Amino acid sequence: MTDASTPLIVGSVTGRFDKADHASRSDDDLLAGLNPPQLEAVTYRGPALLIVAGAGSGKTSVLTRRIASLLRSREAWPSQILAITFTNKAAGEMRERVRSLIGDRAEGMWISTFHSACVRILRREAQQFGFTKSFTIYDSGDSRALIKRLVKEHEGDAFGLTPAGTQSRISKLKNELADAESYARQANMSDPVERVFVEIFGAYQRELQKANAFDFDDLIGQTVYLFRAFPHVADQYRRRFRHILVDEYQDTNHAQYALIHELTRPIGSDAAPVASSGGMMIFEPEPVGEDAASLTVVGDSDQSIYAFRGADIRNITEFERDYPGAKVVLLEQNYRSTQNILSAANAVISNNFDRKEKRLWTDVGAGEPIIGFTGYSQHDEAQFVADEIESLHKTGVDYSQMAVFYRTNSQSRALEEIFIRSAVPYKIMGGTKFYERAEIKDALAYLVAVANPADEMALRRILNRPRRGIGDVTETSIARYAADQQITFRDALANSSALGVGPKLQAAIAQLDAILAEATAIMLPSTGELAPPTAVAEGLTLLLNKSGYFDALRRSRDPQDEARLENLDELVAVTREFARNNPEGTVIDFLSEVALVADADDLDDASGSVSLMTLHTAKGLEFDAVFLTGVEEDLIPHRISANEPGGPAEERRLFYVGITRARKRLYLSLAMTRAQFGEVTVAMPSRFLQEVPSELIDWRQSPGDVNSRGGSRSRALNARPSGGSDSGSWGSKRYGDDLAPKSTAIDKFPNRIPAKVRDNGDLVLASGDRIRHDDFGEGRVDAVTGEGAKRVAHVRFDTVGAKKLLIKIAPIAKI
DNA sequence: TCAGGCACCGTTTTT
DNA sequence: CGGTGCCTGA
Repeated sequence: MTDASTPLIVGSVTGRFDKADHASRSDDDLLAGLNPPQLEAVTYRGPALLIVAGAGSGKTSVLTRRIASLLRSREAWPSQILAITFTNKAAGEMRERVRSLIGDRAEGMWISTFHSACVRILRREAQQFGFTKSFTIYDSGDSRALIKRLVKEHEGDAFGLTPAGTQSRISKLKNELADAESYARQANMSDPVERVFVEIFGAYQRELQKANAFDFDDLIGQTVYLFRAFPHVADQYRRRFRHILVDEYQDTNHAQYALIHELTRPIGSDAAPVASSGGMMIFEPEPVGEDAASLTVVGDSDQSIYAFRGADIRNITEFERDYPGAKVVLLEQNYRSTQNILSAANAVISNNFDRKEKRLWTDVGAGEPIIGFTGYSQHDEAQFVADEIESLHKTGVDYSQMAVFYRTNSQSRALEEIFIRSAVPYKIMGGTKFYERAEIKDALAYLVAVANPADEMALRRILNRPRRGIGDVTETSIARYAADQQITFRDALANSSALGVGPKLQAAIAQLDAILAEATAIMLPSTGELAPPTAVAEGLTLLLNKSGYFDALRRSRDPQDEARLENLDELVAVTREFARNNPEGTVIDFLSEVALVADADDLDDASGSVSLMTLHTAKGLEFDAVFLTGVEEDLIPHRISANEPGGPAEERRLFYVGITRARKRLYLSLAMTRAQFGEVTVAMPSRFLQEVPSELIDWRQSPGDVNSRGGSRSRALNARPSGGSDSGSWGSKRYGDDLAPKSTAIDKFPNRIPAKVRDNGDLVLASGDRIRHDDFGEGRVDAVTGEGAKRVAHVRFDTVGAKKLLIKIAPIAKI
């Protein structure tokens, strides 16, 4: 569909781009099948381009074709392209798709996450500012452990500072590019809590530096610092990357924004007035000079779901201000979902005010209705999901084309139990992570101890793993000796006889020192020779064998230790795999890779099974059938979000992301009761349910059925109030910042869900009992199932037939 | 030093 | 409920 009237080339800025015209001719296959806005997004050439890409609008396709077209027309060498994605998986996919478009010419591009790209830059430049190229990366677990120690040392708990709270505050500040000093300058330092916090923040940063380590936030922040402090270094990268493309731009935080900003400055523009006021870096919007790299960003502010982690939606909403003259292309046609699904999505998201109007549409037709289901308990809900999956499977839908989403990881358990029982093959994405398991962290700590001897945390971790009899006391004497002698903790181990500990301990320490040295010889041979590709695998095996780690697990009679051994075997397998893929990869490269992978990366293994994941993990994926479970108040929107500014709106976007993952079928389900930490609580339908136009939902069992108020009109659950204005009122009715009192939303259910739930206490029913129901009249109990608050009576009513009732809350009485 | 028992606690999302 | 941290006794 080549539209001759659509200008292929818009506003080329320099002579360099003139080849694009020639390019467009040879690019027919790249442009085939694109709609006009997509075409423009691929072919526009200019300093800055914002592609507002609604869900399912083909943005990955557009992005990859844009890259391919730049390369094929020789407007850019692969090495001049920097494409940033949010996850490793997305990066891999993009690389693959570009390769399939233009083949090996794709070699040499940087397609990676922010974090990986920064690691690559920092490895090269670290020695410029007090780190070495063998720095290690602290994941959030590592940094939490360090912060925990520091909070304790500074007695932060006496000031109400918790490790978790301190960690998240530090992280937020780093995302704003603040450091301890700049924060201290604008904080209220007469507040003792603030003083202690600043102390801990500062100490944390010194410890990281001492350990030659960066945490996740530092990877970005320190790269920005590097570029600002060393303009000539920044210029090298500005000269190199001529085309910068950023995916999921709505999820960038301030530090990431600043990084992109630094890279897209004109070369040699080191004047860079960096005003720091209260930790916030202020930029004057400056015209992008001719020499600046061209920037393409893709995003959808309706899918911004990481504000809690510092993502700043303004980065995308104010793109045109930041990059004056930027071209904006809007992709609204959806190629993924049916119209029913899109209508639901549009209706829900239109309740967020202060957003740019955008309406997804498709030409594939209405499709199936959305199916709703309300279970008595989360098990009941899970059973429905399992049954439905089975019947879809029978009609030919592959398991791998179905997914179940939930808001919190803990919800996966109930689903899992039922799936196992129902023999539904499933795979949980995310969840407990391989690289966060204790034995894996131990093994990696051994590698870190070799790769980065400055990293004291890693050494302390393995000091007594397996048990060597080295406890707190001994650990402290090693640390003290190191401090006295002004040597590192690692070097102190080599002097075990001087530590003033008993002979047994001396031997244990000397033994540890020896195997670390031996592993170092294998993995990091000194005299310039290259370590063989297998070095990491060999070194790791040696460490685990000679340290006695394997033996300890084998000897153990804890049944879990068998699984731990298997996990370690798998880790060794990972090192082999790494060696195959990176023949020249060092142990340091291996550790970087491992630190930066998320578990979403095993997505490929999901073939043949249903995918279970959180709504956050679901972003960017799509499935034929999607089950969105736990659509309840306090879950989505999550109760914690209620007090956060913009929280409810973000929850709505999360719900929207979930809906828009579905291609053909969407199920919305909830439970009337939900057990959390051992207690059964009564759940209420989410306000978002009511935002979905009622005619789109086909309720198999509505909330009304289950709590038996107005159950006879179940389909009418979210029918509009009679007499009220019709469809027009949906999009325009807005509650302040979504903070409308919960009851308002609930009251709008015509057959209202009681805000105060009736409680029948310990009403005991047995089969054969006669009962009277407020709405259904009299009936006879056939059976009672379930336990405690979840007991369900199966009742045959004289007039309305069989119903299942939750005994605890149904409006019933024994006759 | 360390295993085991017990109390308590917090409960979201993750590169 | 499950994990963590603290305390005890050996």
